[in-house]
Amino acid sequence: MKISLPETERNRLKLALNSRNLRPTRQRTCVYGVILEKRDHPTADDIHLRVREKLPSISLATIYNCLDTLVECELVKQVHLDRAPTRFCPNRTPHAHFHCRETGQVYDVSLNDERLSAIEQFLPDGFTADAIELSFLGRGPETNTVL
Amino acid sequence: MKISLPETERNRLKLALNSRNLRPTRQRTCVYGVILEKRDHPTADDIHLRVREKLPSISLATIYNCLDTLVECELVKQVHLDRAPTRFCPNRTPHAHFHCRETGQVYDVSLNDERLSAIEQFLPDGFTADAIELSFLGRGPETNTVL
DNA sequence: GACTAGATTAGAATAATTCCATTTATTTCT
DNA sequence: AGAAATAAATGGAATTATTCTAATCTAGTC
Repeated sequence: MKISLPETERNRLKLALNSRNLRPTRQRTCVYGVILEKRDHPTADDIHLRVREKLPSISLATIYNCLDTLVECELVKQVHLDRAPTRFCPNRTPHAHFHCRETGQVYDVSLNDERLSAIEQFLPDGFTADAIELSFLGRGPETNTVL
Repeated sequence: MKISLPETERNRLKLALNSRNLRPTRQRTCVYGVILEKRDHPTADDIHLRVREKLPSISLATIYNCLDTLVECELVKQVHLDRAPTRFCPNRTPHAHFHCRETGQVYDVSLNDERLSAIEQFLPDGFTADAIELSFLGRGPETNTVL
């Protein structure tokens, strides 16, 4: 069975896992592949459906396990919006999320170093952050209809 | 039965509700009071427990209803951290949240206008945000033990 | 090729949130 | 004030997300 995952990505995965003494199993590889394929913000359930086309017997518990591993390896990010199921995102570069009220679409908003360090400076002395989650709720460009 | 809620706050609630044609019911008042009393970041369940001391028969569904109303009225904010139950926060001033990995504590990080508009400028043209959620994950000042 | 720690599995369990049909409370109208 | 109309609360069931568990499997090692 083919689990399409380009060499570069496969290597990135392998390295990240190895450095943590974790194994590049079929399931992990496949979950990672599926997330990279379609660059949206799927839920664990969405991912389960997609992965099952390739590994029909994979369980949702494994999807959660794999995702947790990928998050630990910093290959995937979690996105928490509203009271909705967690979404996952393969964009490893620092970025924020924009959630459109109208369409439900989630967009990435890129954050360069300058922006990141600006945000970090909001923290009072004594606090050190190793993760920043920034999200916007509003209306995206698609909703700008002429009134 | 006494539902302690200072005049100012009671008025704020009344005004906010009236302007939306909603009613200041006992339940809404009490939920709001309880959230203001202890300025932490309780879950719906926490709030349910606290409110029940005053209105013993109130149901969790009503707690959710009241909270949704308060959020709509912008008297309360929702906080979404990890894959954890939504927390609610009575701090109406713009602020971010810091979540300590060690203690689980949630701290408010204040955001003045300058900071807010700096963040808003991250958005590309065509996007307009009416809500911003920013949260940090890391270690708070309490965890700075001598090594 | 056997060993061993680490992963996966299915399904059950738990927990958060929503839904629904009924009852209760509040406002409005007379 | 009382009746009708509307809004909100209620309890419990339903749904959904996530975690747990115990048994089975597998990758990497010797």
